[in-house]
Amino acid sequence: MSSFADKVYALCKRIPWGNVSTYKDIGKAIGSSGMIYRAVGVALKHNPHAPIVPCHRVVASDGSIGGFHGQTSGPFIAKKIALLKEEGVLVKNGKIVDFEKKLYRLA
DNA sequence: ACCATGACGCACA
DNA sequence: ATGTGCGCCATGG
Repeated sequence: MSSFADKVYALCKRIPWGNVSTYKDIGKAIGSSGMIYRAVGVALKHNPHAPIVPCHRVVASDGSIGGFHGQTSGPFIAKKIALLKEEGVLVKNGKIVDFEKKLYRLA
């Protein structure tokens, strides 16, 4: 995989159980320009390691779920929400409850 | 090598 | 508080 995407996946796996992270923080953790969260989204969208990489723990900076399985909404998103719920991360109206609290800062 | 797209983020109206 | 527009990076055709 491209170095960039590889780092993204590594960081995703590095997110602790019950915690979540944002594309922005991941980008910062990588150490690039800082506005690379765009590429981060693309990388996760490609997500070649679907179940191996806990991409469902990655959410938008405002606490929105963002997307899953290449879709911004749909049954897959519901599945993602359910997964997070099982990890103790409740999602209300598409937004994570106590988002800042459960947010894991890698950078 | 160039153009177009995207699971985002922030500024502005 | 809500809606719309623009900008950034990396990847794919």
